[in-house]
Amino acid sequence: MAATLRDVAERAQVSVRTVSNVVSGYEHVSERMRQRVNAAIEELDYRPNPVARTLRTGRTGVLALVVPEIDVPYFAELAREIINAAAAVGYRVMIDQTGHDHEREKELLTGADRTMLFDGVLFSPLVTKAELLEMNARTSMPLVLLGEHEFDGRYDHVAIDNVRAARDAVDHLVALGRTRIAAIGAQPLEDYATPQQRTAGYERALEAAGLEVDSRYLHPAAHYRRADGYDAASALLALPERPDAIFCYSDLLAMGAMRAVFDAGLSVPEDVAIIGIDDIEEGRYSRPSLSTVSLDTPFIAHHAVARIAERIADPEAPAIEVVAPHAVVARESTGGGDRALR
Amino acid sequence: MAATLRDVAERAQVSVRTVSNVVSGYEHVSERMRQRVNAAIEELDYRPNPVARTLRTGRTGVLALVVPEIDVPYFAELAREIINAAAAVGYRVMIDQTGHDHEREKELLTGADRTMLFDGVLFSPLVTKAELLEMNARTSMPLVLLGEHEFDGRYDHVAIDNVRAARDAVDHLVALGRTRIAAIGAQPLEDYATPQQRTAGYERALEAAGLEVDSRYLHPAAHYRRADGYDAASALLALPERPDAIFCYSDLLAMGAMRAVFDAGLSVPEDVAIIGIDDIEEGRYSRPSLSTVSLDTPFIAHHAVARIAERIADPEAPAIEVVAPHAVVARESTGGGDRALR
DNA sequence: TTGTATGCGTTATCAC
DNA sequence: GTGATAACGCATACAA
Repeated sequence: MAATLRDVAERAQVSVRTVSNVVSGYEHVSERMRQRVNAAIEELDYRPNPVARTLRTGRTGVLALVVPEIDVPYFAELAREIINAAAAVGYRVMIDQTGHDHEREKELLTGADRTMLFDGVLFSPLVTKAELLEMNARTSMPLVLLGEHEFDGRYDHVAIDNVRAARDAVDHLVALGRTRIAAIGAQPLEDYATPQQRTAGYERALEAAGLEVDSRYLHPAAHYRRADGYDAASALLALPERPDAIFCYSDLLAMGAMRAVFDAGLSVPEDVAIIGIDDIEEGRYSRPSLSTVSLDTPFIAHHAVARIAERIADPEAPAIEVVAPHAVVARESTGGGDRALR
Repeated sequence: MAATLRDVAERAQVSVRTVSNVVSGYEHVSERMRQRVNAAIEELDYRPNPVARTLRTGRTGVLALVVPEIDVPYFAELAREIINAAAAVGYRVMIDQTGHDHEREKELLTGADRTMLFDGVLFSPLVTKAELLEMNARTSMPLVLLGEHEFDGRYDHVAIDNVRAARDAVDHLVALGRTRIAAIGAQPLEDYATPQQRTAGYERALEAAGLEVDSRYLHPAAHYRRADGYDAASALLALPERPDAIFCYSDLLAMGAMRAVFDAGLSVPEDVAIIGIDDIEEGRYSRPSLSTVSLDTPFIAHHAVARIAERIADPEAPAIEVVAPHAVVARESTGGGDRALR
């Protein structure tokens, strides 16, 4: 049986109060007491029970990271960084997958899920704005949004400037001399902020270049996985006027799109230049290597954790928006000189 | 403030005992009581506090999944399936990364980590056998091993037959007529079971084919990431007698190896055939698509969760070994006729 | 500085 | 079948 505070107290001939003080690093403890207590702790191999501590303090030391699917490389890379950043400040991370399920997202946010065993949630949402507002009203769970950027100061969030990132990506294609530039990743529902913003950036770039916005070139994608990119690109290539460049709203879409181009007997970047967003490692080793917009995931993770920690400490503090830097990385898929590993 | 059992009890004019019975689905409760209690629960929007429940019952409903790095695609895909399989039986999953750090692994297993807030751990280890035995002696934490397969009935584990899988992969290369077959992924430390077994399978396949085992063709890899595969393959290609095939101990190594072959001005599979192990989605879309040994990850996840659930229920039950099926999938990287998406 | 006593919200043990 | 109450292990208000 595991030793408790009382066992240690008995063993050290002191009160539980003193043991508790030592364990939690309370300052005003005499050196003799501390020694005696530590000895007893050592002998009994005592470890504080975190559950009891939580029941008492109301804090679990656990954060929830909510993503659609953990095996999407960008989310996996984000999770990696977030777990590390959280560990650095004493938090553990529980990962929840929503699987693109709105109901599941709602459950998680309202606590309808009935297992509120975390102090705060880092949420990479698909959900609509209206729903989110409504949900937050019902619960006081500290919340930081990732990858969304249009909540008018109501929530903490960490994200890149999506409009600008999309615009930069398309500008890059324009600079290559491409004129029939398609996009993959638009979403039908207008409340999805991220795709909306990327579409806006895409359109602005075209307009600035004096290119016409052709709705047939704006192809939706239900999810952002390889298969979606493959199907979308296949459809685009079958158009009477085939595009000579494709901007994909995620690197994973781009990987699928590249494969579709090859399977159509065409080549990248000669026939079709391709650029994505995310800068997942896969794109640095693919053939051709994938041009993309790099996101500085460690920055995002660091600030996400810092935000949630402050939000937990002070629920009333004003919301903060953190804009993460991004940068176009030109690789082979747009004819860039950069080799895979540079 | 959140409502508690007592609040509900007062509201419904019954004892907390009765409310508890209703909440936990106890059978012997009269219909009238149940209705009254449920009404009160509804009105107060009561939700059981999982922390208090845990303190009382000693069960958290949380499993730990310990992997080296969550952004390695195979682990991400495994995590996805395990989270889903665990959710299906009422468990949540906390992910811990060891980052190839032995000390961290030990902490996690001994609970030196001081946060024993899970009921059991699913462990994908790097650690040596001896250490593992020692650690298990100090703690009674239910444990199921993933991907290891040489612990002589002492632990539950779920894994493929590594020797056989490696042998099958190399047999496939042999059947192609390749004679200078290299391998990437051997580990210097002899206690790492998985690489040891894969090397054994590799050597057996060569011997069976009457090919000599050349130690220069057996290339180590510190980790199993793309960069390691890239470096190892580059070294192999610089050999006086360049290999005409490479068996990689993971798909990720293979992705790096393929890129190295291209950067050396050679082609896959014409100059060098390549096969991996894992069957990650990335390999189905790469160019060429990657031949591999497929692992049935959902099977592994399902059985891993089933094992840990039984182990938690009965710590004394005899350990069970589950051997997951595997199958060679021939794709383009070994000249297979299979297209990417088949 | 240290000891004593209470309560966090639940489940389980006893009675009835 | 239901009610009163102790206990899970810890942190802290209050006393000393």
